[in-house]
Amino acid sequence: MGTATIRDVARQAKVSLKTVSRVINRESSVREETRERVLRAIEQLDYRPDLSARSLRSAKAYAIGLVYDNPNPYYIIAVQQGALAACREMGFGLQIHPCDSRGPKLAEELRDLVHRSRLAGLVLAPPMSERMALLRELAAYNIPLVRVISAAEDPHDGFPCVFVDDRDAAYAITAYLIQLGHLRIGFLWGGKQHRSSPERYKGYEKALQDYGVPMSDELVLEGDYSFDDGFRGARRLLGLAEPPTAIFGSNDEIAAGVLAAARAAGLHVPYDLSVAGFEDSPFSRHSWPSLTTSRQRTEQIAEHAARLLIAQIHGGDVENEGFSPELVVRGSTAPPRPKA
Amino acid sequence: MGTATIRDVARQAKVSLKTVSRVINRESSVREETRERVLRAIEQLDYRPDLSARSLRSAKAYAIGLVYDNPNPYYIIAVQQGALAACREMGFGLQIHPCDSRGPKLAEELRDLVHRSRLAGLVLAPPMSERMALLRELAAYNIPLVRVISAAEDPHDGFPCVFVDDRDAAYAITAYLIQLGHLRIGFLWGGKQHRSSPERYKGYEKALQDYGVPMSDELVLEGDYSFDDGFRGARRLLGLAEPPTAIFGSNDEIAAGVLAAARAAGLHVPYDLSVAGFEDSPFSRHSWPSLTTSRQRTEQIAEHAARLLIAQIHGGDVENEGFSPELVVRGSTAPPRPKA
DNA sequence: GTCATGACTGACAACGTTGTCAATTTGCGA
DNA sequence: TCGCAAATTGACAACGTTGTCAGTCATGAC
Repeated sequence: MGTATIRDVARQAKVSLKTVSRVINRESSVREETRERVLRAIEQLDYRPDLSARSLRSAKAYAIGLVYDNPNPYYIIAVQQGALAACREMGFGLQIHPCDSRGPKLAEELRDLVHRSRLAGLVLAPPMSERMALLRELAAYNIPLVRVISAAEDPHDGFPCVFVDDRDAAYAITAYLIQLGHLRIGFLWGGKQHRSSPERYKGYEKALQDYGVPMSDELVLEGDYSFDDGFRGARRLLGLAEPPTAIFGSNDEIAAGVLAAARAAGLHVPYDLSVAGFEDSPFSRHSWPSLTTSRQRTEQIAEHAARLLIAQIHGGDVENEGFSPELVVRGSTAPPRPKA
Repeated sequence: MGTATIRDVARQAKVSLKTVSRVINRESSVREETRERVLRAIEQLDYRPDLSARSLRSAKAYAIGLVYDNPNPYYIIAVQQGALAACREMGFGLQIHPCDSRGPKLAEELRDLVHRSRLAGLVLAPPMSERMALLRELAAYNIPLVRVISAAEDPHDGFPCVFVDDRDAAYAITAYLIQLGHLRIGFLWGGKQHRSSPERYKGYEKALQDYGVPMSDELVLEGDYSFDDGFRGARRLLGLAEPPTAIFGSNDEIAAGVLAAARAAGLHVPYDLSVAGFEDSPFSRHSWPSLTTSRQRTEQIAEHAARLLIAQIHGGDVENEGFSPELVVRGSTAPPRPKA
């Protein structure tokens, strides 16, 4: 039993190897009757083409790589699911490759990966997707790639991408807080090495300007997309002489840290303090109160990126595409308590 | 440029293809001097063996599959990281395969996966790892596998495994709650289709018996390892005429739901209600208060499973091995408030 | 009836590697 | 120095697939 090969199919269908190959690859110029006979034989023998042999022989490869360095499991799982969906549909395999974005020889590492595993190309998640030097090196190695990046618009920098308008989304969240009546809104930065981080800050800044809300340096703190940074940052903000009435964390984990700090300080969210996150991870639904946040559609974005990559490999014309996050209002935000 | 092949190396080192192959595969009987010459050539040309060609030619494969159906991102990411660590060390690739554990043709699906991608074997996470029918089918297909399962001891059922003593760990948590002074301890089940679930219940039950704490059916509710089940279950338990003073959720997500329900009911954790989880996911550290739980060492378990699988493929003798979780005490548990 | 045309099919080589087996070299005792 | 086993090396086929190119077969125009 074991595993039928194309040879067995050919024998069973009484045709040549090549004809079977043609049927499998949907090439034209196979008579309908022959095609059916071959398909029947494939069915009977439960034949599946061997991906190794296939990619060895044809220049083409039948798997792509997914490269990331991101400590957020919710984000990664969503990206994997999306990429896998696209791969399954197109008959591709997916090779995951978590890595260190600061590794000195990342380009070589990725080239070896592509070469050894015969990958057709790479999907790069942030922050790898934002390091131009890396992108140029990979391009020099002729490795097809598609990036997921944070940008308000198509960057037109020659590298295909799926871009997410973090700035606009952060603007929406900030504007929403302002409309609730908040005038002192704290902002906790995400990681410096992620482009999404300054983008989100810019959205925050612009909303304050547009609505004429005074900016204040003491309300803005750096961090690194982590729970602990959210906790520490919130503690500092809440210790100010004039503390904020709302805090906008650059992602849900930071916001979770803010929630914890607020509780530790005996504050009641949302009445004493409004908290907003960013990402719509399951965490934002499961925290108490649940988090007002920005829905990213990570899974669709990743699926689209993988699809784009495969299309590019097939030689199709590739159009960059943008996704707009969407404001999700939950229980962690409310109008500020009127001053006693 | 592109990619050097073994042929280029052979030419450069002035030896035959086969000799290069021998050096790469660390076979004996290559003269030291020759070996060095070949290694130098490999270095100069930056040669990497092509995994497709390699696994096509040799019966052996150079990648393993990781099969799971688990909605918990923290768990999955930890499993992936562990398996990847083992794979990288042994020069293997890792193919991830999320799937539907209730799919009717799972065995065929996995066989196709193994065949098409030329996998050397599979690591099965729960609940797939616990379905004997599936295991037997895969064995009939001659697919090497290693399971991660919940069991107090080596099951000796013929399938290699890494087993985790959930029962003992649940016993430890329950005993700890009893020692704090709790006499009415609620228990929220995990998913029926996971073996870990009854195991955890048995640990809970045994501790109550050993300490002579009366059992009460109304304190035990079914669920499915989800936040929502924790929330609903806790609401029901707290609505009892004589509510529990502590609730043990079968995993951290359930416990998070309990925390939310307690807060919604105006209860102060841990003083009005103690809550314990299971798993030590990052969530248990980030919730407020942080969760008393049981540390699973998921990453090491997965790494060990992958290592076991690779050893098995290499024909080594394989010993099943057990891991004992460890009690982690955090802020969500305290002695019950004395009755007024 | 012949011939050109186009649709369809098949023989064979090749992808980059390892297994088999035979050839060559080396080392060592006599 | 010779002979023989052991160590080392190489030639060649094979893994399962697809690309190239040549061959066969109907079809329709003359």
